[in-house]
Amino acid sequence: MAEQLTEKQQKALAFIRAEIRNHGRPPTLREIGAEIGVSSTNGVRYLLDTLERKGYLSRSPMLSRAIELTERTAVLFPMDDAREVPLIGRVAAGIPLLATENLEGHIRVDRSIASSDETFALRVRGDSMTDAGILEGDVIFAKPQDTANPGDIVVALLGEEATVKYYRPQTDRICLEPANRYYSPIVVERGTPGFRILGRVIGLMRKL
Amino acid sequence: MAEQLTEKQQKALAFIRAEIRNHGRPPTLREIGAEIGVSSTNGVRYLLDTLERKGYLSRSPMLSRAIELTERTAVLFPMDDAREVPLIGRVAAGIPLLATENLEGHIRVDRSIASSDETFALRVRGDSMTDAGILEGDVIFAKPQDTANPGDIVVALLGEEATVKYYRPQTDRICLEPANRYYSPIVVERGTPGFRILGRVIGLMRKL
DNA sequence: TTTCATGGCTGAGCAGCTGACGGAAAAACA
DNA sequence: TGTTTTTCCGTCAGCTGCTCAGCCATGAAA
Repeated sequence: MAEQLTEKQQKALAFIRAEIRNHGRPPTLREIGAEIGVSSTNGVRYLLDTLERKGYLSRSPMLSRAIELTERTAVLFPMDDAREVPLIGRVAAGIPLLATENLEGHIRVDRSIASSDETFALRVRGDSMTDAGILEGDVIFAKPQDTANPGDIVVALLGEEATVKYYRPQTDRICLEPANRYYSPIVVERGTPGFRILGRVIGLMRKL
Repeated sequence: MAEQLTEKQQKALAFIRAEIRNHGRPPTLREIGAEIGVSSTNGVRYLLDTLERKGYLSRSPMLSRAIELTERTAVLFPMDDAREVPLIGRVAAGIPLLATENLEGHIRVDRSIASSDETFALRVRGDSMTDAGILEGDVIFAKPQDTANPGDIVVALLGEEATVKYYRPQTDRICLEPANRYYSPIVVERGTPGFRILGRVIGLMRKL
């Protein structure tokens, strides 16, 4: 599609990128306005809305300097494309997934693998997914979401254990199916306390 | 000189750095506090003052998220712990493996995976190694070497085709064994022209 | 022992920064 | 001419850094 960018839009993108590079932080609306010659924050806001709609950046509402450039901008202005992903160790019940207590470390991977902002990593225990090419000791990357499509491989929390399985929802219960003929599916009633989908598996890394 | 940093100070620095890398913007005082367990913004402020005095970062007053990390921090947390690995496309005979003609692109991975300097990456074609958890489309990482230990998974060049198999050397010939009962081993006489071990597989990455 | 200073922190409140938005006007376009 | 796009101005609410007044533990000084 490659939508056209106006001169102001290009200037704004270039400025945002330069600020991130030079100061490690995106500019505010007023800083952008001063740079590109727009005196109203609403003018800048409108401009950024347009850029967001065209897919050149994404923003988080009600946060200062919450502008993130997207892949598309990276093509225009190439940047470092590695991402740092938290590696979850053991999952402790009642503690948020990404709390320090659960963190084993960080791992850097290409953005093409860890596409989402909040991607997390988990070391696989057990051999219940070997037929899907997921072996014990592998590190899987998951995108946080509390639901999934049938057939997705998901990370699910069962009590204090996180488990990786195929997601097979049924009308009143959920079937977590292993990829190993020696294991049986885990069937959980919907609404079972302590059961939760943590995320969908989007990638994998193995060290031999 | 390397002044001592308390645990909280290290956590704060690591968090700030991770936020800058992953979101392109430094965190606010309250975000830092929530992460490292300091409930008062003044506590965080005090902590940052100390870090600034020790030279690990610099700040601009009265601006949001105005934290910049200094060289010294870069030493503590090396920014370049990711490695850029060449992704080989098709292997053309007679051309060095890493020549531009063979290159499909670059991919960034953690040093823990791509341990060697010369690590290269290859996209897997075919399903001959599925029982070893290596599926079609996976990217494997290999360390260049022209020999290997029995049982290693290797990348071997057979004419113009690169193939991934178990390495089973025998007295006067070499057996390349697939991990899939529907395939037969490839047996090659030692010294066959056009046959060469390109490297040993040391890691793998999959995008789902 | 007591006293004092210091470092590290809490909690509350304030002021300035920052983004969101409505209304109007200018500019561009059909 | 009417319509859409873009900008300005002003205002507001929420985010964010800063200040002030303490608390507590540690350690040195009296």
